[in-house]
Formats: sequence, structure tokens, C-alpha cells
Amino acid sequence: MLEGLQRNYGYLFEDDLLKEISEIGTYKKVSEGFIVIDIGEHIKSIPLILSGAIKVMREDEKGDDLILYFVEQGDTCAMTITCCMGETKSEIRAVAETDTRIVMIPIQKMQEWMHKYKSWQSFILQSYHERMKELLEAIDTVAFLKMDERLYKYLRDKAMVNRDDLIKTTHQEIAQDLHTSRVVVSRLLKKLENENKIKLHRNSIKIIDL
Amino acid sequence: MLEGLQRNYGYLFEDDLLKEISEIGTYKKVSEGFIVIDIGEHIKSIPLILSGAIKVMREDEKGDDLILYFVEQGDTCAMTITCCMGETKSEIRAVAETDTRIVMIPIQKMQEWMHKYKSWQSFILQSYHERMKELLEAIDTVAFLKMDERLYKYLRDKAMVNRDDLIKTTHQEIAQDLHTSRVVVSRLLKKLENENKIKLHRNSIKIIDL
DNA sequence: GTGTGTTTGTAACATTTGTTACTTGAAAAA
DNA sequence: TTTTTCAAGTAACAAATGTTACAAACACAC
Repeated sequence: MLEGLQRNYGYLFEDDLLKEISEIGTYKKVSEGFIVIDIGEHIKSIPLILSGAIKVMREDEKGDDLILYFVEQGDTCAMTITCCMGETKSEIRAVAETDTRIVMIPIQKMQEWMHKYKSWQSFILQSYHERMKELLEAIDTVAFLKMDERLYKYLRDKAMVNRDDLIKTTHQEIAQDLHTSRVVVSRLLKKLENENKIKLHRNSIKIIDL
Repeated sequence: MLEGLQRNYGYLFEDDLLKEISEIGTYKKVSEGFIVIDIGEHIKSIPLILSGAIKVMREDEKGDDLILYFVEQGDTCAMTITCCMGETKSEIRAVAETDTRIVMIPIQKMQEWMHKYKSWQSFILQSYHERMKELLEAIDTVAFLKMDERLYKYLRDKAMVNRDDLIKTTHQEIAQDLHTSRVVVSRLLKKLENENKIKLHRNSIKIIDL
């Protein structure tokens, strides 16, 4: 674990803090699709991502959902922090996008370190800022972009966090993430293929010029 | 100013802090439509609202905009705080919804008080949390609601912050806030009137059963 | 191989939202 | 009063998105 910590957080945190994290944090290896945090759950610890990626989703009363953004290694989920602070329930769902290694830090320590380590404090504040920006970007996406643009952006983002221009997914799954229907996704994907932006295969999509 | 502070923040802050705020903060009275913070602006201070309300907007590259939420008295704009912390430019525009009285706190003091006053620290963290939730609600609104529902929600929210069930505005202005066209707004308003939810007049709309 | 379930393609149609153009009506200015 | 300006109503049409239904293509188990 320490090795993963050092690679992703070494340049951010002082050695003492890294040591504390490796002593206190609980290492967790989750596979694709695992729900790290669910809506309504009480948060008792916050996750640091060592490798892999996490998809953050929002859900409405009817159970329809929508992807907000991806969180990558070297990051944490600031939404979780807000929940921790306020001792409230989670407003979002965090799903492992790929096989992912994380370290869970208990709230208590998290608050302790806020005072103890300058680097931890700025990391937390920085995370807040990043996540706020991601949320604004999510708003821009749903408010200002048309579905074909949203779809293309989604595919590129997904390719990025997976570090692979071949995306393994189905049209149905994409439709769920974007809160639209499978038929609409198929239609627009076909359009993107005609524009030479992607190449369609069964169960996978290849991005041209990522 | 102290009187306004006491009424809105008295139950939150200790007397010492209230006193410091009234000594250091700059009192400002702005009229409806005044741009308190604009996109791209460097933030040098954060606003506390004494009375009135502020409309927080987002804008895309093309200059189209969209309302995110209203901020009322007793609140601050957490987005501003994030920007302060990161020393970055504003991602949003804050416009006075009504005539509004605010106190501006310089960044420097704001950070100083984070360590000095427990109540200030929790106020800031609480604000973060509130704003995060507002942003999520804004996402829900644009992602999950249809235009007529968004419109109705907008009217109710606007009536709330203005403490008046008679909303003084034009269809054109509403269209800008919701990022749609005037014709669409007129159409849907007519529909809401037929459903007996509102009553239309020239330059104003009355909400039934607020 | 055959059957079975899943994924994708596609047509046809409905609904929602956006656009253009023009009219009506009210208020303000002359 | 008459003129002018602005807000609102409305029709007709265009585009985007959602829905239903069904067919074709493929993968996998048997």
C-alpha cells in the first residue's frame, strides 16, 4: 500500500503523513461495478484512490440516474468530505469504474490531520475546489450541450480514465449513465461513426483520435 | 450594520466575532440587478448577506446563461469561498435579486478566523455543504425535470426569496434564466395558468397556493 | 450443428423544445 | 390624442429527443 501511496500522493504529503495514512487507513481492493458509497449511506470514512477510477452518480426519486463525473487515482471524493463534515447521508453513489485500489481514512483522523498537517489541509481544500468545478462542468454538460455532444464527451472521458481508446460497454449502459434511452444512444453513436469520430463493435466502441 | 449582523448571524457567531466582522467588514448596499461578483473576476473578499437575496448564475462560452440557485440572507456564497481558497477566478456570476445589504469580508481575515473562531469554521464548512447540495439540486433540475416543471419550480423559488407571491418579471427574463426561448416560456406559462397554478398579468405573475 | 438470450440496427411515430414571423394589447412618450 | 415602444399571444414549422416494436447479428450453452 505504501508504495501506491508514495506514487500517487508522495509529492503532496510529507513522509510523516504518508506513514500515518499507511498505518491507519484500511486498504481495499474493489472490482469494477462495486458500489463504494451509496445514496443515503452514512459516511464513516473517506476514500483515497491509489489506482483505477470511480464513477460518481446522481439518482432521482424515480430511480433514474445520471453520471456526474469520474474521479481518478491521486484524488478523493470531496462530496464524501462534505458529508463527513456535516455528519449527513451521502447524496451520491460512487461506483468503481475499473478494478480500483483505495485507502479508507476514518473521519476522526481526517479532522485531526486537518490541524496537524498543512499538506493535508490544502489537499482537502483543493479537493473541494476540484469537485465544485466538476459539478459546475456537469451542469454545463446537461444544460448547454445536446445529446450527441454529451455522448461524445462521455466516451472521451471514459476512455481517458480507463486509459484505453477501446471502451467496453453496451449502448444500454451508456443510456443509463446519460439518462436517456438505448435507441437514442444507438442512433447518435451511428451518427458519430458516420462522422468518423468512433468505430462501433459489439460490446465495445473505439475512439478515433483521442 | 451590527444590528443586521446580530439578527442574521447572532445565533451563529459569538459576540467577539460579530464585533470583529462589524469592524473589519465593509458594508455595501446594492440594488436589484447589481453584479456582486462576475465570471472571471478575482475574488478578494467574501460576502455575507444581511438582507435581500442573490441569484447565482452560470454562463457558457456562447454567453448563454442559466440560473443555479438563489442565496438568501443569513447565507454566504460558498462558491466564492472555494475561489478564495484556491486563489482562482470566479466560475459564477452573482446578481442581486432584490435590493440587498451585504458585508464583505477580506480573504485574509476569513482565513485567520478559521483558526480563531470555532463558529466561523463551522459556518464556512456548513456553507460548503449547503452550496454543494444546491449545486446537486441544480443538476437534478436540469437533468430530470421537463421545462414546465423547471419553470414552475423557478417561479416558486423566486417568490420565496422575494417573500412575495407576485413576481415582477417578463417572459424574456425568465427565458434567459432558464436558458430557453421567450416563446417557450409564454407557452408553458399559459399552460400553468390553465392548470390554475398561476395567474398571468403584464410584467407580473401571481403564484396561486405558494 | 441448434436453440437461446443479448446486443444492435432501424423504422415509424409521439412528444418536447426551439425558431420564425406576425398580431394584439398595454403602457409610455410625444 | 396619437404615436411609439415593449410585452405577450399565437400559429406554423423545424429539430431534438423519447417510445414502441420488430428484425438482424452475434455469442454462448447445449
